[in-house]
Amino acid sequence: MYASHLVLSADRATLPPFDLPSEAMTLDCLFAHQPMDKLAVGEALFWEGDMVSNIFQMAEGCLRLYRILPDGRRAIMGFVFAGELLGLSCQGTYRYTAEAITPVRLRRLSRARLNAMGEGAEQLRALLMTRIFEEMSAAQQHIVVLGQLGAEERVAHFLVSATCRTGANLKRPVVVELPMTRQDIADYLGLTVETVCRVLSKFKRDGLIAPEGRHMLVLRRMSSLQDLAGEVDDRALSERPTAVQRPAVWPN
Amino acid sequence: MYASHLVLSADRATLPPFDLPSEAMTLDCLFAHQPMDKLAVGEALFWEGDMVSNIFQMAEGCLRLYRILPDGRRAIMGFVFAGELLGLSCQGTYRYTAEAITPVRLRRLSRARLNAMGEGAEQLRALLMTRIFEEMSAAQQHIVVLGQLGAEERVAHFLVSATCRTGANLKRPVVVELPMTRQDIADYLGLTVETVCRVLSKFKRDGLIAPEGRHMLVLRRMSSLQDLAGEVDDRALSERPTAVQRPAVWPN
DNA sequence: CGGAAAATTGACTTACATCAAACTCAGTGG
DNA sequence: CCACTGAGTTTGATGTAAGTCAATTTTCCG
Repeated sequence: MYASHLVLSADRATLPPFDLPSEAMTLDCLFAHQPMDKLAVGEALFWEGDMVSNIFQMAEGCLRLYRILPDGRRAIMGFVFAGELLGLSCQGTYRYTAEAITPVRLRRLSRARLNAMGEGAEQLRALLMTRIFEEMSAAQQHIVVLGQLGAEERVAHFLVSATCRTGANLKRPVVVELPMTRQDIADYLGLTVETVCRVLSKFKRDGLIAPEGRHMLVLRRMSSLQDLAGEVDDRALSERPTAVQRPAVWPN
Repeated sequence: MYASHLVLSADRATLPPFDLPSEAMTLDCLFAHQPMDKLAVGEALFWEGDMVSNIFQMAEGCLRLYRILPDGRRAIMGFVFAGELLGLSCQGTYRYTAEAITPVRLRRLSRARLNAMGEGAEQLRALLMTRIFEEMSAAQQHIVVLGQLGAEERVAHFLVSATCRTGANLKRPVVVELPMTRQDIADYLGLTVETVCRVLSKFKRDGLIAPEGRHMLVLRRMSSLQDLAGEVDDRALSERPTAVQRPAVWPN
């Protein structure tokens, strides 16, 4: 069960050899005995304005995080994939609604409980802080994408970063699953559906990607996409080695 | 010296009566005996990629935080004004360069020292976490602004939020100081200088603002600007009550 | 005062949005 | 099994907000 884990740890020569295993254990143990909740497609985990009282670990599925503006526009602030945490970097009330894109299974841990555990556990605290800083870093990256990049660059960036996060990036050819709709992608990238489609069509014509049904596509020329995207936050590549976490979450 | 402090504390009936005074003390005491550094205009406090080893409290002046993209575009991720903290939500290396827009005076506290102090001090820790969550919240707000708002809405949002942060918002008419250049504003809002100028000119024509030299302007119709801006994050209005902090930082 | 950087304004271009019309496809029910 | 349905997607024609290029004007500062 931990074979791939050990192999990966050995690969990552840059990390202190003892940290990764113990930290991964810590975080998983935290959630291991928590109740497993399920969400149907379209169901909300919480709404913008709800009091923050839990943090969540996604076991399976995909969530969208969004805010509706007074005039009805929808801003998607992010997506949450299997293996990731949610609700860490909020205090008071949630600043977005979290809604299931696919059927979701996740574990819930009350903040009160987390704080109680954190009191003495410096190591756990450090681990959670790291996650918070990663979220911050991702938000800042998103700011650069929205503020500075053109439509093609944005879509390319989205594809590359989604690929990295879902951890399917070791296979050739690289396949990425995009459970969200084109509208979701558009609202995430500050574009319209039509523009997202046109860009994807162009990428297809240019041989950068090959669609495999609506929600799956093959990245034929990852490097070209990366060039377009500009430097995807390197942290995204090193963070959350899913091969380490996933087996612990789904030991099936 | 603490007269305004006490008055304001009494005003804020929503907060637990004992927290604010003691927390304000805590944060100020933290920096009170730290060395005071100075930066000349254009001088960098740190560069993107530098190791994170300090956090800073701005005593006076204004910083811009930016990243340069491979092709030379500059993305300004934010500004730091007097009374605010910097470097809290980073780990490892800074993800942006911090550069003085005006002459700056600030206090520096090493992370090592901070961590040492934080070990037992739950209250201090909570205070810092709140600042981190506020930064996160501001980043998310910025994401919405860049992804969803048009040029006029962006500029309006910028003016309102700058006004709230610099705390000049109690006076009528409302005066706001904008020490940064138009180019800075443009790079922050994902627009061009020309567009920023045009929007400001339009606001002037429409009587929403009245320029008072390059770096100062009067907001004649705050409410119209707020309508344009959409809901400015309410947190921004309640955060960092400068009247509370400033007297402690500059007791002159 | 003189010179340079910043700001403003105008003319023109363009990337993306909007509007509109097919097309695809997963689900449903006969 | 297949036709029907409706949401999601794709493509095309056209509009427009913002970018680009270029020429002044203003402001700052030695």
